[in-house]
Amino acid sequence: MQFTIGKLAAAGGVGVETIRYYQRRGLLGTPVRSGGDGWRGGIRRYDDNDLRRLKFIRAAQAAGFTLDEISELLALEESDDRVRVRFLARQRIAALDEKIAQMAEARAALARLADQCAASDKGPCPILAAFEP
Amino acid sequence: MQFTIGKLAAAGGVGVETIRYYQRRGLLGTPVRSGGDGWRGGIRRYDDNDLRRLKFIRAAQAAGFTLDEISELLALEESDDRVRVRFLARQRIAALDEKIAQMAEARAALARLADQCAASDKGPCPILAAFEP
DNA sequence: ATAGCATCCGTACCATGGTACGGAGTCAAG
DNA sequence: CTTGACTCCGTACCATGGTACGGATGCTAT
Repeated sequence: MQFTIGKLAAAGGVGVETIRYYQRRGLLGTPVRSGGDGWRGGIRRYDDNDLRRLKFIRAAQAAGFTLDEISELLALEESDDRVRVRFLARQRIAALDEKIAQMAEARAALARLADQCAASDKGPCPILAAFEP
Repeated sequence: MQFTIGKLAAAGGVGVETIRYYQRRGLLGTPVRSGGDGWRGGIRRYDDNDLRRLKFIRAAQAAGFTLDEISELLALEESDDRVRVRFLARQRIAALDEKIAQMAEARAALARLADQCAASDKGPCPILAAFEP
């Protein structure tokens, strides 16, 4: 499958400018161009591999990696540095576990709040108290 | 208990500038001042209530609320709009549930990656593949 | 072949959540 | 009463992750 920048953006659920931005950041390599007869580079042509890469970027982002870290991961893809890869992965898993626990706690606090707040129908809710240990 | 801005910051685990910033943002009200004999406001004096508030801000932030939303929550603390509070709480619980699920998924993907990466010892790890559905 | 949408580029701007600066005033301990 | 740490203020800057602009050109469907 072939994509122009617009199609790729749509397929990846991002904006066109985001693709250009990722290219500037080195997350997506400079793609094959077509058309620009000597003009200014010509039109970017992408394929499924680029889409794969783009989707990976979004997924990794959702996992809490920064764009810099994702850059590194992508670079590592072509290297043999398994140790580094494992280190990054485990580091992120730990961070993720912590964050998840934190969010679960927050969720409980919010549930408490909604609960106590539902009890009666007049007066303020104990918002600050809901988040207290 | 009484605090200067520095003590409050330390007690809340933030920087001094952060406190000033929160005040500018309206998250912390303008505190009682002492000392500045007509000068420029004088030195901020905080108490346990302010600390409570500060800790709430950090907790709410960990729950994924933006500072603007936290502003609203704090305003609501003094109001009677239980409906609005419940709405915000439930909305945030839903968002939190989704985010937690997402992170759990990401965690699984990373665990897979670390795993496969540990299995053999030659060649690159399937980094891109790790996040594939 | 021509309308009309997509793409090109650099540069500027945006929102969020802070962090730094630096000179002047304040406070507590010795 | 001096010294050194702390605080005051406005304003500027930072990092992250994009988003917007706008004039020129490319591509495509009628």
